[in-house]
Amino acid sequence: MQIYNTLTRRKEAFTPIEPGRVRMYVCGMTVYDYCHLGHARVMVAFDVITRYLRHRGYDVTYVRNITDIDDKILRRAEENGESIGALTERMIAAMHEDEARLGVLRPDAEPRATAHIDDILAMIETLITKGYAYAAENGDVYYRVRRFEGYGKLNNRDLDEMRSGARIEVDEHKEDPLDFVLWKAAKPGEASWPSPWGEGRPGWHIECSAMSTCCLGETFDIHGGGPDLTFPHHENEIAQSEAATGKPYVNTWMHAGAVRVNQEKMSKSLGNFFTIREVLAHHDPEVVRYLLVASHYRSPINYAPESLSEARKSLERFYNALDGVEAQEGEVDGGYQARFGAAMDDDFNSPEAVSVLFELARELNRAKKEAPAEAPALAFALKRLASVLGLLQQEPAAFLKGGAGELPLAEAEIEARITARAEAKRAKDFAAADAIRDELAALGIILKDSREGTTWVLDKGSESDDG
RNA sequence: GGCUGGAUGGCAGAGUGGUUAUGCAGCGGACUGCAACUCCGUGUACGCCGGUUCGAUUCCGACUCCAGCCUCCA
Repeated sequence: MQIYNTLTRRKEAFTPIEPGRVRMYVCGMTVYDYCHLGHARVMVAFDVITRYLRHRGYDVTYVRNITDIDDKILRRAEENGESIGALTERMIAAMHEDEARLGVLRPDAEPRATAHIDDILAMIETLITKGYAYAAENGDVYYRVRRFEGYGKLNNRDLDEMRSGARIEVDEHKEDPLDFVLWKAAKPGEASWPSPWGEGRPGWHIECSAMSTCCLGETFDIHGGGPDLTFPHHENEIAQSEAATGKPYVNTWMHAGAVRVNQEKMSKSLGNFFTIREVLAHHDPEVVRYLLVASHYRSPINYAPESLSEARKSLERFYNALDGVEAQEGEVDGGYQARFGAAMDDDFNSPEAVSVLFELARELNRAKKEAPAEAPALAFALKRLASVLGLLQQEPAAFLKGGAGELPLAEAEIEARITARAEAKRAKDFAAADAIRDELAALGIILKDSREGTTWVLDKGSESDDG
């Protein structure tokens, strides 16, 4: 298996430290607001990665942290007039709800920064003892960036060039403008924890070093995150952890691609983001998940409402194939599983894996007509491989009928029209039959005739609301 | 300015030194009372300029453009 490593900027053969076991840490959310599509991308990407690694037989320990203390949280809680705890609990619950709807399995552990203050303090003390950090007289503790030899290795960055090029805020307490804060002195009234350097709170980067080490050990296999974390966050984590332990921090660094809107990165600061819940108010969660999985995790995706209706149509193809077949394990030729595995083995190439699924769906459609005996096994294989991507686990009819609620017509009423139409057809009154069909079609209800009778689906493919 | 990626058919999106990606849309045919679903067939796509090569979309170099990071952001 090969994985693209941001650290070396190429695909490398993946060998876990401990055979058969994968330890993975992913930077999670700062919980001061609802998750947006960018967060969804990271959640889904590492969910697929975890599922595939497990499918491949690895025992995976997946840790994703929660940042529940930082400046933005402080500010937002104050704006809302609620406590920090109330705000973060609310947002954590919302995040869990969002990811569950997207079919994202929960990580094995979700450590919170505020629950690891002791580990954080211990690591800062180690860094001070080893000369990699210093306490300033204002109560802040800073990391001495120039002291760490490998600084910049993840981003291929040269310290002196950064210095000349960067817009650096003046901070007279720092020895060097590049130094970053490990511990931040609290202003009066701010949430804080006691420390040898006075009341304060952890800097952003140190929590990940402390929690990953504490959950996964000093060196672990995979560290992931969003595309905007490579610098400075992950660079600083490396500096902190490797200075503190004297050991390599992480073997493989993985970063997801950005979600864009109009070719610009979707981000909080640009304000051009769609929250997950906004989008899910108008679209089946699986459609959103499909959109994310149908492109490679490292490629940028441009989010546009039209891409959702396209994703919906692609899924309809799968569910149409699965519809009316009782999946049952059995022999399947064609090497689908091998090709699916080969695609995923190559840096988790899910789009290629999806293309194998489409070929399997075509085979299934063919079998339904020409070799019905083979259909159950094909359907089973399709569902099983799709489950590795977290797709196609719904009842076909449920998906095709558009999910619960929001039907333009009561189900019983639809059935009554279908019966009326069948009678008209039997009487060869095709004009009347077609009138019923057209009437339903105008409501977005599409009829499908087959030898077994008539079924219906909801036409959502042409929907173009921008939720 | 420095550092990373990227540029593929109407759209989305993989991939490969010579041979079909895949999906959506289109076109022709089959099925159907007509449709929907489905099946079969169908499209001289690889930013630009050089180089290497028997042969490059695929490798190398220049160029153009796009995006990201260099400040909080997944």
